[in-house]
Amino acid sequence: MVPVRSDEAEVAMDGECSAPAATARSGPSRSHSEAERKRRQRINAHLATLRTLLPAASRMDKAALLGEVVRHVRELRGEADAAAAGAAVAVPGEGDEVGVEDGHSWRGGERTTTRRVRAWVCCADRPGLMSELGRAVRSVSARAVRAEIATVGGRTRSVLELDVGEQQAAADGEGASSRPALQAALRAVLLSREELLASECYKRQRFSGHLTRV
Amino acid sequence: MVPVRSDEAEVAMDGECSAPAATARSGPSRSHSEAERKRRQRINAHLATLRTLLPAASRMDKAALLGEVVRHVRELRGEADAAAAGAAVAVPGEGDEVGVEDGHSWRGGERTTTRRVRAWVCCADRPGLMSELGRAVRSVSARAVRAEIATVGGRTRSVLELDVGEQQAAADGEGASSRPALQAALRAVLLSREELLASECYKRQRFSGHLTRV
DNA sequence: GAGTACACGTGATCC
DNA sequence: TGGATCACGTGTACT
Repeated sequence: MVPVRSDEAEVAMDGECSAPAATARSGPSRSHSEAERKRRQRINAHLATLRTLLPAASRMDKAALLGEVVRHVRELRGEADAAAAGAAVAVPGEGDEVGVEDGHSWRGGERTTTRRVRAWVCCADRPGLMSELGRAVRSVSARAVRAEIATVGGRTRSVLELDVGEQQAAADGEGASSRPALQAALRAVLLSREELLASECYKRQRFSGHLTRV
Repeated sequence: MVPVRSDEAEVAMDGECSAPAATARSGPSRSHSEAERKRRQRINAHLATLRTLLPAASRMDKAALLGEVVRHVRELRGEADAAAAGAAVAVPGEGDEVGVEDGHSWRGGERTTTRRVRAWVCCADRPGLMSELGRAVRSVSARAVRAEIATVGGRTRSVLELDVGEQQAAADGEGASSRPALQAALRAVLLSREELLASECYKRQRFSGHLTRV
């Protein structure tokens, strides 16, 4: 199956020695083999480059590699877009809440293994909240790819972009996933001392400006 | 064993030359054409998908498309790394500061047009800061691709990932750029009312936890 | 042998 | 006419 990448950059000395079988048949202009070979090796060079760029794409057949590339481009592009969207709604709201949402399964179907999960927590700001969130994330063995935190008027909203493991993403189809566990962990963080320091100092004006187009 | 490529000695047996013995009719198992065709159309499907994904990649030949894909993957991958690094240092510090830093030119050379600029502002939190930052960014006609804001203990740190225009990125080589203008604009935001509301309420404990690994 | 995967040469087609 | 790009079928190698 896997071609183990043995042949590459073989320009080959094209000698005149052997009669090319076609004899006087000069029809297929004898250098379009070469032109085509050159073209192929340009394409394959780029393919090889992509192989080095993608983390786990070595030892994949050509089509799968391209599939992985598509996935990555969508994912990274999605991150950028999601970041913009996330920044737009990152303003902390009045009520406490936690949420977990599967990575957007790309409408064009084709790959639905979404390792990315977006989670958010909105609550009163307090010392130690960061560490608690970090612990919660680690408790479900996820990795924080990005964290966006907005704290204003004593209310804070954290939007976490998480990367659950490969096996976790593959284990469940579409629904389920480790969402409940994650949500529970985050809710625990929120409830741990919800009322404790709703101190007077944190009761401040909140400003109207959205974060859109910052 | 040895892959013995480029042995063009036997291109001979092709076409109608020899009368095909009766059995030869399905020599190359007739479904192999079909299998290969299927493979090709898998690859090309992914290629087409990439074409739709990339902004200006339509009407490009296959090799050039892949080149563009390589470029984009490098670019986006760099963004992701920068995002992680940014999150790690996003904790607001004691002193006010502004900074601007060119997008990292990817070590693997090949493309050095860096439209991406990273800017950060660290100062006391205050209402309206967001809007002022937004105005500053727009004043140098840049676009905020992502914004990460951490506010703790009344101190806030905003890290902005900016996209200066194409022409601006191309206009200057490596240094210069529109950095001074951007830096000046941000500094103006910082100085506008630096002392105004260092109100008693914002003098709170700061917690030690870094954002790393959140 | 069945299956898959690759490089190759070639005919078609469009500047 | 020639250069460039594509899809196709086929030979070959590895599992």
